[in-house]
Amino acid sequence: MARTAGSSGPKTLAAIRRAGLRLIHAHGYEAMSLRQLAAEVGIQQGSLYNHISTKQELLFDLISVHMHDLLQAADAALKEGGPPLARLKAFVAFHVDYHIERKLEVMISYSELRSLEPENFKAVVALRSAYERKLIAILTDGAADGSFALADPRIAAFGILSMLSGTATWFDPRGRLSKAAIAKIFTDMAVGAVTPREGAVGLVPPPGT
Amino acid sequence: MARTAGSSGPKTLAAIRRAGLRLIHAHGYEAMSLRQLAAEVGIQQGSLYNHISTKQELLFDLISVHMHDLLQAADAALKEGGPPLARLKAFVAFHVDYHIERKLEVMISYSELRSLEPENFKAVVALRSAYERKLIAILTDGAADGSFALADPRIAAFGILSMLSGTATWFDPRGRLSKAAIAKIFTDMAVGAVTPREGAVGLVPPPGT
Amino acid sequence: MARTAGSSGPKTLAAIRRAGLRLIHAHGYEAMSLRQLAAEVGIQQGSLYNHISTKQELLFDLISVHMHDLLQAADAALKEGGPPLARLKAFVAFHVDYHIERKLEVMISYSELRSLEPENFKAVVALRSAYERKLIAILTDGAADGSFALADPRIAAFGILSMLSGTATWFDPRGRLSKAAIAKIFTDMAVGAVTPREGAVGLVPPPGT
Amino acid sequence: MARTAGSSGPKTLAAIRRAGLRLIHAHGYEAMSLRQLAAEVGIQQGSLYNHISTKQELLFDLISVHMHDLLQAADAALKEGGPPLARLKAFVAFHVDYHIERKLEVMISYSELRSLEPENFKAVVALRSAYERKLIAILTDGAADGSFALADPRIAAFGILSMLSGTATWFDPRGRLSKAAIAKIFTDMAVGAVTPREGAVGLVPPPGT
DNA sequence: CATGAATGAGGCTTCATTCAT
DNA sequence: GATGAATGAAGCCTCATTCAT
Repeated sequence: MARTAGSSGPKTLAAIRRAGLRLIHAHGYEAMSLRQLAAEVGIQQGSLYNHISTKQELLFDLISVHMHDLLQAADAALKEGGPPLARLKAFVAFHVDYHIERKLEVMISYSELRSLEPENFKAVVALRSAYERKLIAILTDGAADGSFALADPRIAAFGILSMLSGTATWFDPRGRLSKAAIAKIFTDMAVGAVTPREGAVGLVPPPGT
Repeated sequence: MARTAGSSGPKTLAAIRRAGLRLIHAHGYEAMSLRQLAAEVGIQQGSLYNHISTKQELLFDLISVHMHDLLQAADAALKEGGPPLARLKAFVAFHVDYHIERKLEVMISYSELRSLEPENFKAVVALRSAYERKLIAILTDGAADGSFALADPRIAAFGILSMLSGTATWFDPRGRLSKAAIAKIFTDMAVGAVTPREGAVGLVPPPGT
Repeated sequence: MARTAGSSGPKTLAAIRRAGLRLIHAHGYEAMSLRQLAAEVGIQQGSLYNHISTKQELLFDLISVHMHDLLQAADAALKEGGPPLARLKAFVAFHVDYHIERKLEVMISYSELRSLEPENFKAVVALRSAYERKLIAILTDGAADGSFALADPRIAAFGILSMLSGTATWFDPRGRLSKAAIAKIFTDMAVGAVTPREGAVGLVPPPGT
Repeated sequence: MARTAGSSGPKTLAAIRRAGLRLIHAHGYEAMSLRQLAAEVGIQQGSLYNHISTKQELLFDLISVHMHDLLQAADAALKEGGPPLARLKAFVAFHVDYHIERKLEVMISYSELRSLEPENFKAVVALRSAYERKLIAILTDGAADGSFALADPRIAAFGILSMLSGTATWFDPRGRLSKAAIAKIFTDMAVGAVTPREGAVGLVPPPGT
């Protein structure tokens, strides 16, 4: 993908990626035609192939670049050690922020997974799992030290990730609530969801309650 | 493939819907060809049109029948009155159960919304909103009577729905955890996410602050 | 085609012929589908085949019945002998009248000739030629006895027939001019077109040259 | 078939138009398939769409180009002023010549009008009317100055046009009569059809009757 | 007689991709 | 690097016709 030849080259590639992102998000990978894409970029259909090698490769590129960015940004934003509760809060804040800022990449990475060819699919799922493991680790640590009350850290992680990721779908920057407000709400909800409640031994109410 | 020999009339339509559901889930609406569909049903491509009028109409039918079923099942499962906490638990149990039982319908109803033509899209979104309002109402009632501590019932509802709906994606009936176990976990998480914690200032300032 | 079995049979066949006439005129033979035809008649597509054997056969039936009617009506309306001028006038009057009265049959008989299969085509063209010969005979007789001045009776006949037949295309029963008025106009024009003019050297050398 | 090897761009379009003309004339617009058309041109079916946008558009293009050509050629061939009789003769000569030379375009322009979509239909009919008005004007002028005896210039024009246009149907360049001979015959017939005859009371009652 | 469902061919059009210029 | 034209496969859908019920 990375062609660094002529002058307008890189600019054109960037335009293709930008337009591709928009169109895949708007219509879906299968429904986006390279005709549309070329038109949006302002070049002829055949010229696309001076910058990309395949429609599938463009999709994979968009998604995997995003996944790498996500992992890298997470690494930068989240310290490894520290108390699980603080790490959970940081994770939620980071995740919500990223999912709102990179809405398009995030959405196509969820919805177009099935359009990836097997090999590409596997690669992306591996990256996604690596990301999920970050939250699983936090929850596991918290369960171990009693910060959290969890029946199953993996399932809890899936639940929280699903909850948070929904923002990419419905968040409206011109809406009633700011990104920070959403992050606050979800931080509280996530914490509440995994925190042991007073008088309760774990998530299962003690007999006789 | 799965030749349903001798099938005729309503049986053929049922077979088409079943195969369509499977294929749309597996490959996506755009990526599913009517060739595949006909082959899976065991008829000629053109014969499909004795039962459906359009590929789009098949999608809309599958989704909207599901949405109506969902609303109806929810109405049957959930009593209107009663304490918000109990209603929330019932809702979660219902939602998780339905989303696991009707996995395919549920998944295409989320992922293929964008493939619906505008009019169909609007109709489905309206049904979905009606369903969402059920949870929003529970949360709003609970916020009003102090059962829940919520900054925003709508956002909380979206968060919980996202969390629960994820099950359709990853639940594996042959997996480690039973449907009931998942329901239990998510009930606790959902309740924890919206329940005021002792000593906490709550998400909304307590009355009189 | 002639099925004379059950009770509603003949009525249904008549309805099919009527609807077929209308639809072929409106959309053309190729563009008319048997779906449309069945719908217009109010039966199912398959039921058509209880009355007709083939789409092509319906077309041929409509056209050839019309051609036979035309020839028969012409025979009835036109006496064999008599002065050519009077016979020409009678022919024009008859032709215009018939072409206005049986507009639809007339039009599809011209425009759908090319949709007839070779054998059917030949049969219809033979009937058409028989009709044309009637006018050619009148003109030839008139040329022989000096009533008409013609370079070529055949070409003159084609010209006159074309002129007259146009009425089927543009005549509007609710229009400014009545059928009789049109017939009068065309009679005069046709007569003028073939009558020797005084002082003129005529199209054919005058007798005795 | 008629492989125009190495043809590209404008040449291919020209080949498509030529083949389309031939095939539409031979089988009718509806009956001509783009498979046939592509085969005749010597390209793949899909390649047609590098040159035309739609089957309908090809038809409209063929017809409307012809209509514009017709109008332009008429303007070039016919002087505006002068005695009506001379103008009528010039018109007939021009019309017959054009209809024989451009037989195919002329024929599809008559027979495929009904295959045009409403908008295209209207546009073509407007052009046709403009052409018809040229003859109507000649006849009207001649009726005014007494050169012609006409009950109705419009109807007379329709009659004459129909008569002349028939040539496109039956004229055979290898036949007995030359194009010039046909033109001569029809000129005389047309003139005879509209010229007042001596001793005749004319088509319009003389003043004072 | 009528029906409804099936067939198999074929309709127009769009697709991603290639390649000589 | 870009273009325009080509490819060949495949897209959804409609067609006339058949036939068991």
